[in-house]
Amino acid sequence: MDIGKVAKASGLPTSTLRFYEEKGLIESIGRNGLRRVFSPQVINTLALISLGRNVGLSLDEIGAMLHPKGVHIDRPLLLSKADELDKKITEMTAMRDGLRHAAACQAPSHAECPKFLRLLNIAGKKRYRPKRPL
Amino acid sequence: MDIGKVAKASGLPTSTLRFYEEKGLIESIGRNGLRRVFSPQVINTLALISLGRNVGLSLDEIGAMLHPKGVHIDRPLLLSKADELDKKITEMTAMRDGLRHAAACQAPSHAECPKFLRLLNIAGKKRYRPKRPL
DNA sequence: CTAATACTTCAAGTCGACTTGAAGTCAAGA
DNA sequence: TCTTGACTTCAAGTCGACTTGAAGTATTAG
Repeated sequence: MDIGKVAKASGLPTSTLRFYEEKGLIESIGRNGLRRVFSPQVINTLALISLGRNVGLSLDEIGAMLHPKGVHIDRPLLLSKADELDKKITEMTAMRDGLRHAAACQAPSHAECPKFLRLLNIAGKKRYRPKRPL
Repeated sequence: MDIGKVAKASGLPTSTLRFYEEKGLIESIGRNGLRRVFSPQVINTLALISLGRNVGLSLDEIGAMLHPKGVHIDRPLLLSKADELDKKITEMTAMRDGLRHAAACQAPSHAECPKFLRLLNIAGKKRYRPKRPL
């Protein structure tokens, strides 16, 4: 496939595809004259990259997962990323519930609605105590 | 509280706090000479902002939730953000499971492991059919 | 064969989210 | 009172992730 087909199939602009290739995230399998030739397989990789971006991974992080350094996959890295995602999922769930509450809530400002703050686990974490002059 | 206290309490550098103030995400309640004075309440707002950033919202989006335009909270906006989060949560969950599988999997490349791709819902979405010359 | 169109490279530009640096002010503790 | 360290402003710099533009080339439809 040439780059235009890949662009259509993936929904990404050709500029992005060249950029990803330059970054080493994808590879072309050769050239037809000047033109890059890609394997259809690249579509999967691109879907994977988009998904990764969408869940908040950087291109470098995605790159590290795509082609591990050395012979073996860096399993601890994958597992720690999975754990990070777990944390984010928890936060997102809280945020989602908070937003749904806020949409139904009468408080003037979300940052002042105790239920909202409690949903987000923000309320009363640390109290500020002004230093009283002796 | 002065900006240094807020920085300590929130874990954010003072430069970020000034930046957020300039963007209208937080407010100081006055000045002591030149120095900004913040209400302890700002800590909640900052926690909210950090949470929002962490789940992938832009500062502008967070700002829109923090102080709705007009008199009323933009409930449809909140609900649509909540829906977006739901989608991301689904993707993240898939990605997390995918990563955990990949860490245990023997395939040479994740992008070639059918189970991984299936977990991420990537596999076989569209097949590329090279145009055969007539 | 020819012309259009899709590709090529490379440098520079953009955008969001901050950070850094220079130069100056000021509140507070010794 | 004096000094010092925490603050101030404002402009410019940085970083990741792309996008845009200019200038050129080559595949392919007609």
